[in-house]
Amino acid sequence: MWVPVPTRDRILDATGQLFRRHGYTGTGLKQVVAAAHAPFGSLYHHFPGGKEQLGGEVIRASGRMYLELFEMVMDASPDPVAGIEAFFEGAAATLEETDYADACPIATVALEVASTSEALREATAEVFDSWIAAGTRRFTAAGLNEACSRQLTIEMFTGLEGAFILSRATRSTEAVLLAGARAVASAREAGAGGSDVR
Amino acid sequence: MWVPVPTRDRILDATGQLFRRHGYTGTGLKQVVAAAHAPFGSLYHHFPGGKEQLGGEVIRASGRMYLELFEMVMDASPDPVAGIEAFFEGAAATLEETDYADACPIATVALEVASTSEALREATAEVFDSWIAAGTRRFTAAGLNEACSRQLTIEMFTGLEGAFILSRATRSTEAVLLAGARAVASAREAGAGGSDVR
DNA sequence: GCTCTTCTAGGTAGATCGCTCTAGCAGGCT
DNA sequence: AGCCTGCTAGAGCGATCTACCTAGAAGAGC
Repeated sequence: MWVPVPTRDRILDATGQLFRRHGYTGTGLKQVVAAAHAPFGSLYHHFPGGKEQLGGEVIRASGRMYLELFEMVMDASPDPVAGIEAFFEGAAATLEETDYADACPIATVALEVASTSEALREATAEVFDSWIAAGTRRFTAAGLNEACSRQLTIEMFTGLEGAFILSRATRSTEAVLLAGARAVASAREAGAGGSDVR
Repeated sequence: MWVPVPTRDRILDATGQLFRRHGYTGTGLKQVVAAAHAPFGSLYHHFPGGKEQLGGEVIRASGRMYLELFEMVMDASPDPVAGIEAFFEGAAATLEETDYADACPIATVALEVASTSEALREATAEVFDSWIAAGTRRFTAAGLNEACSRQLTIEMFTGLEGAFILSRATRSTEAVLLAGARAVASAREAGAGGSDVR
């Protein structure tokens, strides 16, 4: 049986998928409506601002979904260090399963629009800020001070994003796993881990 | 007085500049010949393989140039740790000077082509491998063992690449500076630094 | 039943895409 | 000179891009 997903949501989902693989400029609106099984007119009905509005909403929606994934993995782990470990391992597994296609949902777009569209650049900045805020919250809750938590979070996400680039290019999870080990070691050193010394 | 730079080199340079800011799909060939002050016919004379051949050569040329920059900075520093510090500081300075446009010369393209063009993906992989090999060489020369050197190098470049994404999106050098501090600390800890303890 | 709003449906415009084509120019060779 | 090669020069091809347009279907409220 078929559940009727609203056209607007189908467009958002399809665009998100296409953005990961082909980026912003590489994704055509024809391609979007084809993937979403939606008529072309509906696109401009739901997103009168055109491609830029669609892009902005997709960036924020994808960012929110990835944030929820992060929170879920962290919630399911006994302590922040174990959570980070699981998060990186999950990322590596996803990379392999999707033939190195699904990594960060907004990284490609973020680099593309950073110097071409101020509105979209702001959307990506907001997403990254929300991730950093969420990570910082986790570490402060584990007893670290604000500055240290923020620093640790930024190091973690920069490591992850950079590792995604190298891993997708070289088709190897080595970089992601190393970045994960690095983040785990830094977090444990800072005192965010369980009391056991490995 | 005008120095006659060969058309082929002008095209390569102009394409490299455009790739940094607009990415692969975002850069049109008309735009390239306009920026290079070259006629359209010359482009297909020098690059009969079209956009993909041009892209491949630009990726490799840009990667080689960035590698040379890395070697230069490292050569100018008393030890690898100081070199890393200078490299990250230089990257942060360049970001600010270019209004957060010039970061990694191939990162945007690497993410764009990772799942769309096998030939170009291989070119980006070769570039990253060359950087990793160069960094590994530096650390082994400083006395570290092979595995440790490679790990340190990958952590450094993943940190740099990821920090570039966050920094360009948020228009702040915070991520790059943090990633630099992280790389410096890791290298010093591993024993690649000068003998002084900061 | 009737109207009004919301959404679907797709045709069409105008610009731009990557690419191919032919013509012409400059300089070294025999 | 005559020829040949390497390169410049740009018009123009079919395809695709984003964006806009009008027409009709679906459903709520009166």
